[in-house]
Amino acid sequence: MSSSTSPQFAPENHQLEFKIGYLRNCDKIENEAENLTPKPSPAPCRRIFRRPRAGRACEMCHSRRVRCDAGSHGIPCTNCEALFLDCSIPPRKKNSNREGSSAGGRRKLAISIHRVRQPGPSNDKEDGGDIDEGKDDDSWLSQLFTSNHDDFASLILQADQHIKQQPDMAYLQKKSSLALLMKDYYGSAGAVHCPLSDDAANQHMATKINTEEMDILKKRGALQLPSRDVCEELIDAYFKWAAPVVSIINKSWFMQRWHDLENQPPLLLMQAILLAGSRVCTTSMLLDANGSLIPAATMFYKRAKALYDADYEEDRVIIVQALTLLGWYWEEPGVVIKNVFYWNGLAITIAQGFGMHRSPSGSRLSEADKRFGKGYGGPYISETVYHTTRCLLHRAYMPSVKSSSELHEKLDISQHAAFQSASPITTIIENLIARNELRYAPPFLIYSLLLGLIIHVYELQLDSPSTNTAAGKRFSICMSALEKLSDVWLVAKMVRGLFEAILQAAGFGSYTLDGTKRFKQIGEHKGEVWGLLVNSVTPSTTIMVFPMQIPPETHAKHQSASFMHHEDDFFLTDDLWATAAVLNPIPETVQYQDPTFPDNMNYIAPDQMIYWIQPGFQHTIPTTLDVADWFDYFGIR
DNA sequence: GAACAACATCTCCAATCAAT
DNA sequence: ATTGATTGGAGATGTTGTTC
Repeated sequence: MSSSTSPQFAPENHQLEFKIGYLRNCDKIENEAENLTPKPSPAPCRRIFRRPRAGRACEMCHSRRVRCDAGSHGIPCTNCEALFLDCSIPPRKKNSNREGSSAGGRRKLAISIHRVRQPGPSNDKEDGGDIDEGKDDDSWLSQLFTSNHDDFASLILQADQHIKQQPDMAYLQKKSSLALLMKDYYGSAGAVHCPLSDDAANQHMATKINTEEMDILKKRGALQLPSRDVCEELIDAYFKWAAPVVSIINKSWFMQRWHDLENQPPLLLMQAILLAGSRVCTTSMLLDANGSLIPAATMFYKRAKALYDADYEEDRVIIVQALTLLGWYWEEPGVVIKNVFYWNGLAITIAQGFGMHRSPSGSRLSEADKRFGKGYGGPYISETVYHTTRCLLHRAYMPSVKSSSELHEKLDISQHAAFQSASPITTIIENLIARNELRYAPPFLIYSLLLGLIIHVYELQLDSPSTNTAAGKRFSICMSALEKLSDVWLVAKMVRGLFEAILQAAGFGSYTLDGTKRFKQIGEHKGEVWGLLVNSVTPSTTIMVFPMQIPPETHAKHQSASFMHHEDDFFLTDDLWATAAVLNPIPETVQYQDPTFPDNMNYIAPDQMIYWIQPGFQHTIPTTLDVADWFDYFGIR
């Protein structure tokens, strides 16, 4: 209405609200007009259009006195969402003082706070009686501050005794008001975590597991474990190969529980460890008919996931540990979202919610939990992760391969940080191959390989034939690693297939995997690139890599590629790096879906999709491992 | 118990101020 | 001049006590 219609108001259906408000007010005016004689001066017109107010405003909107859409939009409201604020709706106060003046509660609150800040005799008219009358509103604040400090301290200390008896704790932000109070009365230690009362701890009935869910878990085999011999082998393999990379479980604690038959380790953690162990062990007991360990890993993954989904485990530390290990599964075709990044992200979120990312020095967590928190800070801190991250960050600012050679010379691409990091990644891979330890590497390594290969292809495209020998060698090493990993990780096989196709189409079709390089420069690429791909990449193969949207022109290219049976085939995901392989069982299928429920889903037709294009940022890494996108990315056309 | 009045509590409009 | 934050206060809504 006026220019002060502030951006803080943005409910999605405010126009509707506006109309309703307008109609309501019109009715009101009409009724008044019918019942009363016309008044010479109607109400100010601005009030006519006042919208109906929301049921409740959140704390922040209330304090800022701005419109809140928590009721229609949900928590967080639009304002809090925009400002990254904690959004919560305070409980409604009861009418406490019906004898008070019409000045209202706000005035009383001001008085109350004034008294808190300036204790002592007051000349206020409401002196005395008001404080006693205010039973549950502002007076609690006054009482809190005016009561005996020793009593309050003893309350806090009693709470602390409670902590030691039961493990339910809440994480407090270091600078939160409650943490400051805890600090004041307890000292420096203990300001980070505080206990939940029995009541609070027992109120999670919604997540309590019931017999029905237990039956489901039983049917899924989630409560079963292999023989102790097999378990022992997998546990040994886990602590030998996986634990050094993801040091999140105290081995002595775990082994003590493992040998204590009366008090076995938590089941969720057991299944997760068996999953991780099955990826890095070589036992013949879990091999399937084809000599693969993947089915066994799938079984442990599904069991652990079922336990997690059913809220079987209540200990958050155990949950975080198990979720981190669930990332050791990265296989199942069709499962696009729940990959290593999903599970690790979930674990990090829960860990942060519990304050594990903070210094544990001020915590009253047990020493073991503190150690865990400390360990969790650096599960993937290794050289590979550093270079992978560096590679990823700097690659985004590299010009397109198709850019002019002048631009490349000007920017001195060869000295680019992404190039400098791709080399060490490959060296690490080479060492792992030499030590025959590649198969024990975490799945993250596949992502490292992907990034390394991207840069190596870049090098091959840019460098002169004399210098691309080294790049070719590095490429061969990465491809060799992918080939070795293909036996363990299906996704490695998919990535390898993709880069083989890219290499062929780019004109670097002949190479060996022994690192001795025999690249044959075919020269300028000519002919139909797509034709090269028919035999090398399954047309119905798509692998998710990034959440970026596909520009329309890329999509158009999809449609022009006549051989592509899956020309409409693309996916969007909210996941950061969704990467699981998607194998379309039938080439004509529009999109992957569970064949058990073929008619269960409706997908938006590609031509109805809305694209969000970021101008000037056309050379983003492709969303999928779809060869067409990647050819475009590398400028192979 | 229903209807009503009184008033406590609340939302949020819009004027004002401060920063850019 | 524009934009965003702050805040006085109008008016809507909820709660409680009273009357019938």
